[in-house]
Amino acid sequence: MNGQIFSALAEPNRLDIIDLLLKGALPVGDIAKKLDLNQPQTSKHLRVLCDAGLVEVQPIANRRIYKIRPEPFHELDRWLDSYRRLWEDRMDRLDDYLNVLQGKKPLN
Amino acid sequence: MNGQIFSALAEPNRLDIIDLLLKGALPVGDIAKKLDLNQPQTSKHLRVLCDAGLVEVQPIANRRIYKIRPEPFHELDRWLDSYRRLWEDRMDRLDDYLNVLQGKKPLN
DNA sequence: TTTGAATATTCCTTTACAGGAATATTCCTT
DNA sequence: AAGGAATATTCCTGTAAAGGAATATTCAAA
Repeated sequence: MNGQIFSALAEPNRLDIIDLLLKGALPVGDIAKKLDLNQPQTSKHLRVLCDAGLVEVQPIANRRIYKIRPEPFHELDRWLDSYRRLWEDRMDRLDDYLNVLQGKKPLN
Repeated sequence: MNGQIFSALAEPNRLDIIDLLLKGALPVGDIAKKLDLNQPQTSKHLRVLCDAGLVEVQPIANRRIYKIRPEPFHELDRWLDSYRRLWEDRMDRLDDYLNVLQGKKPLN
């Protein structure tokens, strides 16, 4: 799992941007307006999201239209998958650890 | 979507801790050993994960066994859900925006 | 009740990063 | 070519957060 994705989404405004772009691609100005952000900070946030691979740009005339890239979300989904399986399989091996404490099993 | 979850997972060592705990609950010492971290930093990271609701503690004698809490992961899953639907439904409304540019549709 | 193991906390320093303001860039329009 | 709109970048400053080292806390065992 690529931690850069989490870093990018950790910033509240960037998470808002992603949630906004989920509804459709938008140019910088619209994003800034809708989220009540200054244009420069919006561009900076979009840069980070771009570097993390979460969004991509499509220049149209003067504007730069930003849209979400699905890949990182699929990666997130796959990561959650491994979590789901382990969870259903009783992933909290607390009982196992209790055995360890009682010397019934070695600690690797 | 709670951004605190992303903040907590944004730190590489903390993501490692989560991935480790996915395989089973562990006390602080074992986590530190397996990830080659100092004990104090490990405790600090676990504190952050705890505050974010990603893990919980169960004290056993001297040790404090940390295990993953499923709720935040379900929340993440639900968040990804809304993303999935929109994506299948052609969420990149680039065409729509092109119409906007041509003055065929007002910009909300 | 002292000792030691396991863990948490505090203090300090350094670094990363977000926001503001100003400026640069790009590209359309005239 | 000049002007203006949309966007990106730079510089600066403040703040949050991570790591190291030292110390405090908790609890079991003798």
